[in-house]
Amino acid sequence: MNSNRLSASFYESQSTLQLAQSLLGCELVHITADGLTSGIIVETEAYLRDDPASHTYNRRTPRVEPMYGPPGHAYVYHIYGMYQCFNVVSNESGIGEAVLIRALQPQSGIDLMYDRLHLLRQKNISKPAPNIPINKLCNGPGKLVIALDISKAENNGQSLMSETLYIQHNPGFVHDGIQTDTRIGITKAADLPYRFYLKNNAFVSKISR
DNA sequence: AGGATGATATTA
DNA sequence: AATATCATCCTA
Repeated sequence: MNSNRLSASFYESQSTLQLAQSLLGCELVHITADGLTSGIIVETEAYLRDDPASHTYNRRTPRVEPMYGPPGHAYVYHIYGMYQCFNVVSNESGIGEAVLIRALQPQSGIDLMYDRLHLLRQKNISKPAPNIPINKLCNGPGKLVIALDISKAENNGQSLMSETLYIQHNPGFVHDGIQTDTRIGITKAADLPYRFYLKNNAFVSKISR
């Protein structure tokens, strides 16, 4: 059943920039006590060791230690006080690089994803939760983490070859190819073409041009 | 365009 | 100890 799961060699055998592209079309799966949720990865960004926008640029602090660990593991970090982002650690141990997962096309456990996002919104605002179109369910790194119930507390540093959090090939998923673009939400090295997403895919967080 | 919100890094 | 900086999301 899990013969499609990405193996250690998949994560080890390619550069971060390559991995950021080859993860597109693969399916990220998280199994919790509530059930299984998953989505096709449709948008990624690469963060490299000599990259001013990377958390590892000229530093090796406790927060980013997972990025220096072995590839095929999770790096989850807090951002803007209220959100978290999920990364796939890449390159070999001792080299701090990773791929940020920016958007998913929901696949399994969609009702559960809606429950999680609605729950969070109702806690933050007093108004009734607005209807969320499915293409806006996981169209951003903070949102997909909520939808799949990934957290720094539970998943930071966790192996992606584990039983509950992994990425698998989805041979049935076809797409129109890969678009390269600049990364989103950064000020340093903003011109580097390290963002990748599936062409004509409605689940991408932001399209340009 | 601006606000929510707090962990993390940097500076001192 | 104090300050600056966010790999975001939402409402308007």
